[in-house]
Order: sequence, then structure tokens, then C-alpha cells
Amino acid sequence: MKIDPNHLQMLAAIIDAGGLGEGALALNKSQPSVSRSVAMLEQRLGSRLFEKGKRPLRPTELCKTLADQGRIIAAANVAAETAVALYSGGKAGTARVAGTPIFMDGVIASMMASFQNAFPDVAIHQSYGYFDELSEQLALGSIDLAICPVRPNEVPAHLNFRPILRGRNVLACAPSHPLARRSAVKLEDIAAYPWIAPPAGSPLYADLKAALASIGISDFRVSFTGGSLASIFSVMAGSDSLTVLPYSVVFMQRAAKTITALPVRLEHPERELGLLWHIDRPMRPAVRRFQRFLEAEFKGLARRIDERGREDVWRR
Amino acid sequence: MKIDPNHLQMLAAIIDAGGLGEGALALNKSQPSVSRSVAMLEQRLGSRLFEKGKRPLRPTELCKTLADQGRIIAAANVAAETAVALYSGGKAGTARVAGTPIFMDGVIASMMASFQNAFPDVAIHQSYGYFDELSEQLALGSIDLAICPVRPNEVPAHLNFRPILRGRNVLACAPSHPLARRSAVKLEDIAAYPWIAPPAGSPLYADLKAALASIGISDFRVSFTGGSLASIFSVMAGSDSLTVLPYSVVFMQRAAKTITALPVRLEHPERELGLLWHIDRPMRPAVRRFQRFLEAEFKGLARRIDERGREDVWRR
DNA sequence: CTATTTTCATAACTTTGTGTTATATTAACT
DNA sequence: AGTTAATATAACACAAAGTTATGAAAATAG
Repeated sequence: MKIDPNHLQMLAAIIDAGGLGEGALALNKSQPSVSRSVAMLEQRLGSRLFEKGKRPLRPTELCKTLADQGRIIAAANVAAETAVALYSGGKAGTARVAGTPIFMDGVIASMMASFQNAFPDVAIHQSYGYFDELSEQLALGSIDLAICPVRPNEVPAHLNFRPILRGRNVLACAPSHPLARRSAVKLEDIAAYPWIAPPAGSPLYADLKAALASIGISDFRVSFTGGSLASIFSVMAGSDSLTVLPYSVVFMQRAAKTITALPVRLEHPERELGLLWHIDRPMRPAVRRFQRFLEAEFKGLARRIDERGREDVWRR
Repeated sequence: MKIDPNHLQMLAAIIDAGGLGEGALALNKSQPSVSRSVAMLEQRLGSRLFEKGKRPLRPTELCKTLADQGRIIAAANVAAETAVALYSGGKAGTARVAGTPIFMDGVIASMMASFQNAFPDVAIHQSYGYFDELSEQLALGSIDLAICPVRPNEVPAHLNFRPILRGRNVLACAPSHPLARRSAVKLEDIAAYPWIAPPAGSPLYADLKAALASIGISDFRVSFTGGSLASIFSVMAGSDSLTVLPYSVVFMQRAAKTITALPVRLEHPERELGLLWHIDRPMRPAVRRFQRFLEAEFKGLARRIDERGREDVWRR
């Protein structure tokens, strides 16, 4: 005997509401509709569900048993409905994001933290990668969003790009560095120190070379190469090395006092930090929400950088 | 967003079966039907449930969440279906039965025990009563079945009656009674002992009087009056009292050796033990099954009584 | 890379169930 | 007994799900 779960819910509603009419009201249906459905169900089951000739409809033993299942079904149903609501509102789900290590660790990580704080049911799957890999992963659909410095005129056709921060690099060192206290830094001073470099393939490495070239340094000694911001911080804290970092990364660390920028103006890279996503793959609500969140965060960050940047670092 | 629980079950079936086609098979539906239902649901929800362009249909995150609820619903559904099957098969439910105390305790109780052994999910609500009350309770619908000695030509119009045992009464006493060992008992012997009588209103009391009158005893001393068989047994065990009991009751006690019949032939009452039920109230399956069970038990009992009766008691 | 197989989607139509309003029936109540 | 409240029935509209036949596209094999 195949039973429609809707009917079981209906029985529960009738019993719980205390009558057919009120049950129909609770179900947002008309009374005749419910009446007929009950009659059909009784016919199909071959058993009474409500006692005959009782006017506030009194449920049979069997009816109560079935209604118990109906309540379970109703509960599962509202669970499903709230799941859909959460999902559609972007308050539940998964966002798979990837980006260049330095930005992810130095800037995005803390934003992800506050996002997770606000939307604990959104799972963020984060990974690292550089432009080419990210582009491919977006094409394959294995990630939803990439965060990466991009030359705006080099965005592949299959990707959307939204810039979120102008590219600005600074010379960075530990706050304990001999040059950190100076109000002016000369080339000769810089040349004396070893360099920490991002991995050779990274855009930041190109930036490093270009930046140093722009201030006349073409020959430099690399003492450490590493992909992670944490390793850069560690090495820098224990040595007098210098490096080139996005100003946003240095800015985000200002409270932690783990790093500082030297008053040397570097050439801006032609890339802009931005969000990349597949051009015609519909974005899941959670991803969309995370993207909006990042954009808002970066808007705030850019403003604060501008305000602070005026009297700071490369303006000096 | 209102969701049809059937759709949730469908999602679970598709995922568990590993594809839309196999899911449709599992649901006993055609593949196009399921395909379209999924499409409509996706439309309504505004979210993909299966990844686009993947041929063994691969469920989305949301889909898996919903399918979890679908499995809960499916489980509740099969629970409901088995509940109906049990109920309809008379293997679950409630049977409200009532009858005269002596028969209920002396004969029916052990039958109810073996019935409950065979059908543990049928709850039997037993109560006591004499004909008039039973008749009224049947009319009111507060009991389903009555077991009671009845004059077959006095059955009320609103009741069905099915005889299950001819009425035969015997003189009964404790096995330790002085008369118990005698092969023949004379009236003078009997007259010397006190009597245990059923309650004055009971049919058995009338039987007692009639039976004694039939053997010439019109004046007798009642030492104890009680409604329950247990009390009769107790009193009898501690005294030399006599009483009149249905032979079936004495027969059922033969193994327990709590009571024995005296070799005195009494007049048979004009009543027959039988089942009574309301004439046009549809009988619930559990009640029907219990009734059938009782009828079968009594058929066996009557046969055994006949076999044994030939060389026993009133044939002597 | 093309051909074949699998798997799913679409079309067209039928059937079933549910929704509606209007109205009849009947239990419960004063 | 008459009134009221609750449920059942009738008649019709419509949405959804069932069907078979067929088309499209992904996966697989040669």
C-alpha cells in the first residue's frame, strides 16, 4: 500500500489542530479539499481514520499511528525548507576560493575569519595557486572564486574580473631592522642587505625584480625563497633581510608589528588585485555572498589605506 | 518555499541509486517523469540540484542536504506502510473485549495469553460485565466483542451472536473435598455442605438455583458470594463448599488440580456461551482476528470436552 | 577522432489529484 | 426541537505526474 507523505502530514495537522476545518486552515487549504483527501485515503487503506458520526473529528488508533509518522515527515520538511532558505540566502553552503599565497595569508585570511564569524554555516574551502592554475581551476569548475593580481587587459575570455585593490608594493623589513627607524633610506643602504624572495614563478617575484630595477638595483642577493607569508615573517624576524610585499599585506600587519615598510617609493606594478570567476557558470549563493563580503571588506581596506597612505611610507 | 516531501524522497532515491534512470526504476516511475520533476523542482528552488552537463547525474551540495531529509521521509513512510499492513492484517491494533467474570477468568484468559503470544502487537483491553451491560456497551461502541452466555432466541436486534460452546454446568468442589473421591453422590450427601454462589445478578446464579432445583434441592445455604473465579477457588480450597460452574471452566483447570467436578448430572441451562458484536459496526481487523482465534480455540475446546466428557462427569 | 552506447531531456497526451465555491447533511448544543 | 457548528458532497478548473516516443548530449570504445 503506497501512501502519500502529504496525507500523513495532513492527518497530523488535523489531529493537532483538533478538527478537520482547523486542520485545513493550518494547512492553508480549504475544508472540502482536506475532507475529500481523508475520504480517499480511508478508501485506499480500507480502514477508518476517524470515527464515524463524531462531529469534532475523532482520530482512530490507526490514524494516530500514521499521524506520528506524519509529524516526522513535517519536521523533515521544514528542515528541508529552512535548508533551502539558508542555501538560497547564501547563509549555508560551500565556497571554494583560491588565490596567491601572500594575499591569501596576509589579507584574505582575516576577512575569511570575520566572514565565518558572521556566516558559520558557510564552509570555505581555501587553496593556493597562481594565475594560470587559478584560471584553469575556474574553467574546470574546481574552484568558485580566485583572488589574484591580474593585468586587467589580460583577463581570459572565460573569466570575469573585478578589481578590488590597486597594486602597490613596498620595501618591507622587520621593525627591528637597522633601516626601519630611518626617515630616509638611500640605495647604498639597501644594497647591503640580503633579500627574501617569493617563489620564482610568482608575480611577486617579478614585482621584486622590477621594483628593484626601478630604483637601480639589478644585482641582488637572495637569502631565502619561500611561498608562504608565515615563512617570510619568520625569516625576516630573525635576520636583517629585506623583501618586497604588497602594501596591503604590510598594512594588515600593522597591529601585529611583525613587519614595517621602508620609505622608498617603488614603481607600481601594472597588475591589480581582483576577483576572478567563471563568466557563465552561475554562482552559488554562498559564493556570491562571500564575494560581496570580500568586495565590501576591500572597499573599506582601500579607503583606510588611502587615508593612512597619505602620511605614510611612499608619500614620505 | 513549500516543498513536496515526495520530491525529497525522489532526490534521495536518485542519489542512492546512482543516477536518474536507476532512481526512477527504484521509484517505480518512468525516467522522463522523474527527469521532469527534478527540472521543475530546480526551477522552483532557483538552484541546481544536479551539476550541469554531467551524465551520470551528480548531486549538488544542496541536493545532498535535501536528500538527507528525503531519506527520513522515506523511512517514516515505510513505517506508516508497515503500520497499515499490520493493522489491516489484524496483527496490530486494539481489541476491547468484555465478558462474564467466570468465563473470562476461567476459559478466555488462557486463550488471550496464547493470542498475545502469537500477536504481541495487538493490545487486548479486557473488562467484565453481564449480558445487559455488555449489550449496552456494544451498542455504545465502548467494547468490540462480548463473551457471554446467551439464550439464542433472545439476542437483541442490534447484535450478532455466534455460539461457541454449549452450556453445561457441573457441581464443583475442591479435589480435597470429602465427596470428590466417591463414584456416586447422593442428594443427602450434597445437602450437607455449604454453597459458594456467584453474584446474585449473574446468569450463573440462576443456573445454580435451577440446577439444584432440578436435582431436588430448593433450600441451600450460601456461605460465600463472589464475582471472581479466583475468589471461588480460594474459598473452595479452604472449605468444603460446593458450587456450580460451567464444565468448560472446570475442564480448563484440570491440569492445575484446583477443582474437580462431582458425578451429578445437572440440567443444562438454555443458554449457550457465544460471541456478541454489533451488527453493523465494521469490525477492526485486530478484533476480527481475535474473534477468529477464539472461535478456533473453542472449536478445539469443544472437541476435547466432548471426547473427555464421554467418560467423565455427567456421563457417569 | 569518430562511432556507439548510455543517460538524460523534451514533446505530446492522458490520468489523477487537488484546489476552488456552493450547497447539502448531520452531530452537538441550548 | 430548533439552532449552530462541523463535515460531506457536487461540479468544475487546473496543476502535476504518469505514460510512450523521440531527441540531444555526455561518456566510452575502437
